[in-house]
Amino acid sequence: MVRPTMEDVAARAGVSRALVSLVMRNSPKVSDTRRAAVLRAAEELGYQPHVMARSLASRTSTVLGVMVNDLRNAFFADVVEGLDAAAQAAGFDLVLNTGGRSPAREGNALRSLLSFRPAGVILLSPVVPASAIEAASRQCPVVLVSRTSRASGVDTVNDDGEAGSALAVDHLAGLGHRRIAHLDGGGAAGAAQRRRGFQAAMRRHGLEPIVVRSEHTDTGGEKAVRELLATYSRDDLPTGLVAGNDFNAVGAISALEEAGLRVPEDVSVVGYDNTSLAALRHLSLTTVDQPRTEMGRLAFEALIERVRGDRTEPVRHLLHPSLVVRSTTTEVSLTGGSSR
Amino acid sequence: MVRPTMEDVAARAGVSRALVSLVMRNSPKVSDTRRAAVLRAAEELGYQPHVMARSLASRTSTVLGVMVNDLRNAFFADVVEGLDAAAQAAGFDLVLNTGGRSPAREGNALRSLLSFRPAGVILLSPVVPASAIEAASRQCPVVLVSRTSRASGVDTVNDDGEAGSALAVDHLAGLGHRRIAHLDGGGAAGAAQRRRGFQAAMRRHGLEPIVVRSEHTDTGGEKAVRELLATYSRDDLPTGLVAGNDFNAVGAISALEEAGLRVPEDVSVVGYDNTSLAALRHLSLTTVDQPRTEMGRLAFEALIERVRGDRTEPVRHLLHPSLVVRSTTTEVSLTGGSSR
DNA sequence: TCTATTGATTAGAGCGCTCTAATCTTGTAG
DNA sequence: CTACAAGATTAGAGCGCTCTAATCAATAGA
Repeated sequence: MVRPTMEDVAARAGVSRALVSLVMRNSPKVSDTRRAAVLRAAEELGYQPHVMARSLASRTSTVLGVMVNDLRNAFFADVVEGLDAAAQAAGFDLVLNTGGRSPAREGNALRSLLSFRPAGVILLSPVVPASAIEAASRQCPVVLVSRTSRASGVDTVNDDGEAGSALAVDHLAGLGHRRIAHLDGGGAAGAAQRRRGFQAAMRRHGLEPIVVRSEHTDTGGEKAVRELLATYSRDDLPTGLVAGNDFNAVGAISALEEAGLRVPEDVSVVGYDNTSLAALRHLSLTTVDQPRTEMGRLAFEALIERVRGDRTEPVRHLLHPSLVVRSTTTEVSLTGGSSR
Repeated sequence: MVRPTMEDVAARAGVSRALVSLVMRNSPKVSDTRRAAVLRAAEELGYQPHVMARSLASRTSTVLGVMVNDLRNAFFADVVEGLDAAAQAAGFDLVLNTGGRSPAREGNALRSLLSFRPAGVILLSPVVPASAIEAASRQCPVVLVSRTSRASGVDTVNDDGEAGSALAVDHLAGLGHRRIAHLDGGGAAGAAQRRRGFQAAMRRHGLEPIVVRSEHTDTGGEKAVRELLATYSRDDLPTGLVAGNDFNAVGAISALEEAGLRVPEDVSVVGYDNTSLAALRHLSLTTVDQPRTEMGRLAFEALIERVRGDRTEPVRHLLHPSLVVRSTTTEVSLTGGSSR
């Protein structure tokens, strides 16, 4: 378990430790002969530079701290994948943490990341107070994903939830729907934006926005639809539904079918997030897709720009979602009492 | 961005660096007066020990290298969550990597992890050659999740895929099913075990195992069912299906319903993995659940035992799955031509 | 009063590397 | 043949910490 050091390589190659160091950082100012000798010695010993020692000596870090709100959430997993790909390509390593969705635990997790003296820190939808984020940004560049900030040392990468809802509304309105309801995600991350986007888009189309309070779960979707069914007569029932997310949409569809309504013939449903669920042929859910991997990449790039000192102004990425049209939306039917 | 060092704290508290070091590691041999003074100084300066410097000086590491085959896979995300929880509780940090499902990239990722001189390395379903794993195990303890190994320096944590399939078969057989088919996952990780377990369990029940080649996707499930429908007459059609995984099961259900068969009245279907999909009320899929978070915890424990030197013998954890009975399985119907 | 003894504190070397400045080689021009 | 640049190599300090061994202070025992 004891690994060779630079000194060992130097001895075996018959050169100084400093020369080995130069070779390892592939400096151009090393003769080909020596370089080959050092490389051979390193190979034979199975030598690999010690990242931590290197980091300490050079006063630079190749570590990026990443705190994830919840890895189980496919959204974050995708962002981390994007992050990882970009980081690996640039020679950075990720130290990853979970905050357990509690501010206290996130505080510990963040502290833990900072104790690595990372080149920067990326927080995915953190729930820690803004003050903690600002404090962190005084130690190293910070990038927030799925959370906003006004701090000048903090960059942000968000998906445009308002635009996403608008996309859904535009799609349904374009199909002739006039009565469209939104199943609101309540306090879930991003839900407020989606609601605002829905309302604005509806007004833009000259339509009255209907908002039903729900949550980002399938049972929430069921309940919300039952509420709609109880509130509206069959003829007045919304013909289009913009769900808070895909799970919510699935629940809504269940409740609709249970009530004898067909999707999309009677009611069109749009989800949000484009999870693996939505792609299932069984469901084939029309949904809003955010460029998740891209968000990870952008978060990395923003960080690197700060690390390299290329930029000191904060950057606020707002990524445009796109609509994935599948089989749960269709033109409003004339028999369904659409235009009255 | 320049952070205080131990020296700064020592100066401010009017003590030596060594004393600060003792306080930071909360050694008992420090007087209460000094301890308080040091702690106050540290607090005021916002001092936090530098993990890398500490690691270098103490010749110990609190870093665990984790290589994930694919974070998008909820299975691995869950394992990592379990790992993270255990690691955080014990004061370890995770350096996380993705291998991109390619041996070459995994090799790089692994090398990258090892360059941290981690306390140990945990590989989730790696595809690198066994030789690479053994080489790694010569540098630090290695734990494999969802992959086996014969190397003595390597511990493994696996779910018992054979037992899982057996659970599904037992369940269906107990409900009176005699004709049961397995939709095989082909070359997917763990698929071979699930198939073997299915076959063995069927024979144990005195039943003839039917295996249809498929894959772990919903379209795969659809195709497999269509194949079954083409092969068997309505009366001879299997009444029970053990799918390769949940996605596969969903596809199978789609195809069955498309063919006018009801689930579970005409055909019972069991999934595998207990993904969020299966829990959806809309689907309510009976499925096999592995203790994923637990697997992460066990992987951590195995590693720590080696790190502490408590154990040198390899350990092979084989975790027992459990069956989650929901609504896609029921007693075989008499009208369906079950017993002829 | 002097010496153990115990507990608290500190000096200083060293972890494995990088980096600056100094030194050693060449090759070339005068 | 000397001088000097330019390139190649190395010595040595230092990154922020830990750890051993030494020092210091205070108390107790003789």
